[in-house]
Amino acid sequence: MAGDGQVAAQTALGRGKRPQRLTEVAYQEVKRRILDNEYPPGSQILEQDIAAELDLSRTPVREALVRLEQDGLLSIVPRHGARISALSAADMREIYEILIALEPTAVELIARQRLAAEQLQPLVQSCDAMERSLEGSKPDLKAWAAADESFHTGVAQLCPNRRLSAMIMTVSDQSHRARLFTLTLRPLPLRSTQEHRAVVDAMLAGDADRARELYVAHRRRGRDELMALIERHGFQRL
Amino acid sequence: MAGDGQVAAQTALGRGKRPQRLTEVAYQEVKRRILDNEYPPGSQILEQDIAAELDLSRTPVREALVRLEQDGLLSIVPRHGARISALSAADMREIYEILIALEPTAVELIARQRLAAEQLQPLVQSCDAMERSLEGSKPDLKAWAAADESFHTGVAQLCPNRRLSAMIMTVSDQSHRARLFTLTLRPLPLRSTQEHRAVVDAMLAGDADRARELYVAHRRRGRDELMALIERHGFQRL
DNA sequence: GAATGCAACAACGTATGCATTATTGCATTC
DNA sequence: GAATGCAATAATGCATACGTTGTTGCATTC
Repeated sequence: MAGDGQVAAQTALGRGKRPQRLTEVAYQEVKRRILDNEYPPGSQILEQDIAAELDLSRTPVREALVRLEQDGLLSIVPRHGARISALSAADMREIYEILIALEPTAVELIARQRLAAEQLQPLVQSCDAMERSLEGSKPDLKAWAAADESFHTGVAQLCPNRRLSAMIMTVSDQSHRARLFTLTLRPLPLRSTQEHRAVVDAMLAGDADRARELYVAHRRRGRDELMALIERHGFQRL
Repeated sequence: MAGDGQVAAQTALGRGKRPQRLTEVAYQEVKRRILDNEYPPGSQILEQDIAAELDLSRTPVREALVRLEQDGLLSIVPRHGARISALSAADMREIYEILIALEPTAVELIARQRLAAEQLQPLVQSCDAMERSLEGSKPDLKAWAAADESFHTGVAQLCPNRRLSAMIMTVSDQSHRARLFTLTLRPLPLRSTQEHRAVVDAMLAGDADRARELYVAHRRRGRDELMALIERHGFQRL
């Protein structure tokens, strides 16, 4: 083995996970590359290449690929390497259906806990950030997307059901790229911002049922908007 | 390496999967052992032992363990081997919450398809089997459990959202052992049987909303019954 | 000129070897 | 007698070697 693999290890460190095991380093790094679109959908990646780039052997890379396959981010074709998942419109619909089932449950569970306002701060701050990003003459879509993502991550993290949190994060990751692609195509997400705020208000008021309903409606609308965009622009794979 | 590994390969074959890769053999077999309680909850399993028993090397066993960890059936503790997951009452509650979110969505999707009656036959037959198992003087709980499981498997299989199907199956497997344990402790599942039938009737009638509601109610009642049993009997880990 | 077959190559699936690390047991000391 | 430290053992995490399989390209034949 030549070199030291520092670059890869540091990159993984940067994402806040403990990179004790090289398997973990490979997992975090390959996952990042997929989500950041460095490995475009439909492309094939060879475990040998990844191993060489990250300066480690094929073994931890293989393990990482197995995990990523179960995350739905790629599929391992037995003698043909790993193919990065390319999502069709139908795939996006499937993913949204699942999120519509899972996330409102998480929101309901959080609301039922009747947390103190300060504990809901992460969500409030995300809403604030969304609103700020759209103020002024030049809306900052990138900032809005970051705030939106932090909101949904916050929901998963506050959710007391850890299994549910993990599933939500996994499914969200699958739709990550599609959200990025459509971000600039959709109308200004003013309504979406309002809807997030309304959900938080219901949570603050401890109205779990209302929070759930609002969130279901929010996700349904988001899905319809996204599906319309995908069909209008004729995206086949993203 | 001695022997030929025929036993393990045949066992995996028997469960209807293609055992092309040894990784797949190891995965199916270890999973079976966990679900059949041959590896009791909380126990530790050593990859070397499994490799020796299945007559293959540690490599495919490792991959299988990684997959099983993501399935939630065990957890790999870095230098301590794999520990079979032991579910607490809180874990069972988490799992039921997720199933209550996912399965009713599947039922709704199936009902919306307005399938011909013959395509819903698997579910009808499961209901028939449940009813038959409770007729007569000596109810056959084992047969009932098998029919119940086939019903829920049928729901997952008929569901047009493949991702959703897979998630339901994975989560169901996690609660498999707990269901077995409590089977003989719960009252005769007459009501549960009726509820299944009602769901199928709603699906046959194409009433998706009603099917969903009935199913949510069914699962909620099942959860409450199970949780009460667990608490009454003071199960700590299952 | 096109198609088929063979050969070389490349990638994967699996096995095994090596070094690190954690645990356990025994001995020694307080 | 108990506690601590060291050593031996065992199991993991990772690297690498090997055999199998699928692919690609060239040559030969129809």
